[in-house]
Amino acid sequence: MKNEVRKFQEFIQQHGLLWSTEREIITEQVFDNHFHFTADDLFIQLKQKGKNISRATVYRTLDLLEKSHFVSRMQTQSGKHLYEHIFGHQHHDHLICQKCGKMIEFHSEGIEELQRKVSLENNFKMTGYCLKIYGICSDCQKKELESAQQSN
Amino acid sequence: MKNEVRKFQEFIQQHGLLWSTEREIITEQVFDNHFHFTADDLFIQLKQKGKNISRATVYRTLDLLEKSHFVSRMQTQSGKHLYEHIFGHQHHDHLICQKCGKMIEFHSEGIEELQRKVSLENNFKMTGYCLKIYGICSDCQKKELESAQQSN
DNA sequence: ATTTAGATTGAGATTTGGTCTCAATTTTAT
DNA sequence: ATAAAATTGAGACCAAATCTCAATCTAAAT
Repeated sequence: MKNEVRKFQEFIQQHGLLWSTEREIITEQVFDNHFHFTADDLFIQLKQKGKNISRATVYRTLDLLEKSHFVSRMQTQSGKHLYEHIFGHQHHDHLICQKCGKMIEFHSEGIEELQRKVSLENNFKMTGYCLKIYGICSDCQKKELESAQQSN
Repeated sequence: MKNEVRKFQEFIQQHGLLWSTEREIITEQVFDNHFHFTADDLFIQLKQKGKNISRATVYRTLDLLEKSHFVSRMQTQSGKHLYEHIFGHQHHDHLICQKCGKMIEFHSEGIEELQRKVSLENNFKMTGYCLKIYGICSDCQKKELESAQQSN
């Protein structure tokens, strides 16, 4: 069993919940995904491996993983949920390209510092945050330029 | 007609679209809401005023208002869309209480500055961003404290 | 090894937020 | 007034996610 999975098992048991084979299989699969995935991606991956675990259980387990901060949940522009595991990763934010949908990860200690400052000023006990910067990635900027030249 | 509504009318007409009474009624109502609202909130408000405008038209008009930057759209943690008009408001971000759902607005020029820096470093043409800080607001912190004392 | 209480699961129905269709209506330019 | 094009409304439709509840599983106590 992966170390991350064992940690989640500990979390589950420490909270008076039960450790089921389904939870183990789902969690293993979550930590095999090294980028963003949807609940349904995971459901299908499991099905392809011959693990017939119901959608409901996948959603329920992802909820638990999110509450216990083993995965983070974010939203696409179209409102769908994306998950990614955060174990071992430092917290990061995203630049999101509005043309191609690409996500570029970044981390800025300065921004985090200012967030803590704002929270303090508002007497607010910060537990987490979500920052997304929208725009056009460098590849798509190039493409725009090329197609503009072509049409001349 | 409110000034904001007239501006939106100009936008519509400058883009070869038609100015309908429905668009006028919906836009007036949008600018009567001085806080976050859902598309359905708006639909019901209109219905209560005896304006029977279809849900589809409300959604369509909100899309136009968002594309033209008269309203901003954000997502709740549960994935629902919230709107607010931004005419005259400076861009702002939110502290969101995970207990009571309250949203506290703030603005930090320092954070915006750092975002521009990150975008530049990544050769990314920034068009917008979304920052939400999650945590517990001061009211709910107080309540937590009180109930902890009671149980002793 | 059994028993048992309570947690978990699965299949499919249901809910929800939002979009689509297309005939009827409205707007604007002529 | 007329015509071309945009807009609307009612309700069908869609996908993501949640709920239901009987059957099953887990873990602790015997």
